[in-house]
Amino acid sequence: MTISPSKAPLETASKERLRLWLRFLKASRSVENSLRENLKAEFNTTLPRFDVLAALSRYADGLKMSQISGVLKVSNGNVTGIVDRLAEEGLLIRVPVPGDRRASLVRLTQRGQEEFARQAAAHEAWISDMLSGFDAESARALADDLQTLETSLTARRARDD
Amino acid sequence: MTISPSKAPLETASKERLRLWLRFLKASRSVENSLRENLKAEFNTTLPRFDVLAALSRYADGLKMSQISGVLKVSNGNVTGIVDRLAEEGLLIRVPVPGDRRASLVRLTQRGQEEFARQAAAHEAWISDMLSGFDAESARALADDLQTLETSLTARRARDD
DNA sequence: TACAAATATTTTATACTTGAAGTAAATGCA
DNA sequence: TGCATTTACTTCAAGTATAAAATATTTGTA
Repeated sequence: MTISPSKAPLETASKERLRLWLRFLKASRSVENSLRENLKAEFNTTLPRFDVLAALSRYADGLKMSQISGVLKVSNGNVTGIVDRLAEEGLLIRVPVPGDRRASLVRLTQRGQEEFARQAAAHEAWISDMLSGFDAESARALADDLQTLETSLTARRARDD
Repeated sequence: MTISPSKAPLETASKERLRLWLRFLKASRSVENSLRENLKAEFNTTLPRFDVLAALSRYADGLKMSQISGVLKVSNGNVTGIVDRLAEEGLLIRVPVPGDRRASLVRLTQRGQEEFARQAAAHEAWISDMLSGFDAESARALADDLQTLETSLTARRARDD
């Protein structure tokens, strides 16, 4: 006889992968829903807005609209509305790009930087709390597994183009 | 000297968990975007519609509206519109619940069952292809890790209620 | 039996999302 | 230079998402 797994027997690879994806989705939704609630309650904002601020916070020189949608992997038209609203509130500004009147750079304002700093600190604490079942080492290990997944996905994309 | 990790040194648990979440989100979005595209191209449908059919397919007796939103972890009002559209297309029906005129059971029609069977088969194949970087065993292992996450989240929820 | 509270769902307002169409500007090349 | 193509962005239509208010019905209990 061969070595058998601890609990249920392994299904086909296809079934195990499907199960993995369903678990994945469930966990992802749980965390996202929780973040959404917290952002609403503590900062009266939303996840998409937070994501845009987060992207901009990594680029002091600003990002063009298409770069924002590229980084966040959301559609172009989507970003317009979110940036519009954040601009109205004074958290960011659109700066004309010299030499290209089609484009503009989106940059955090001082207020935007300060507001995002507060949100980011809270965000990290929430995540750490939610993922408290993982110590530093196992978090790293799982993150590495997910890197494998990313690599697999990227390879597949390249193949299909 | 102590044993050091293969690549970068471990950050604080908080940072490692944040990194894990960001990887998680990225992978999740990649897979979701790919599924969305495929569902549109092959079946002219969307992920939310697929999810509703999938939930119903596991309950031959049907589910109440609130049970669907419970299973899918989406809001109540959301399900109304999706079910409306699927009903118009004849993929499901609302059946009155005898003895409770507020509620209705939503059930797949024959056509709905057949249509979902085709979609589910394709869906499993897409997932299996996307996650081909994992063999049955490592898929199972990662799924088990995610179970840990679920448990951690559930415990946290219980604590905060 | 009355009737307050709870339950099931829909409706509403607002925001997010995509893909496609539209507008304006920049680029490539005959 | 002239003009088709590409690029950057916005607008639009339809669908998805939430939370909160509204509606209808059932349940608990005095």
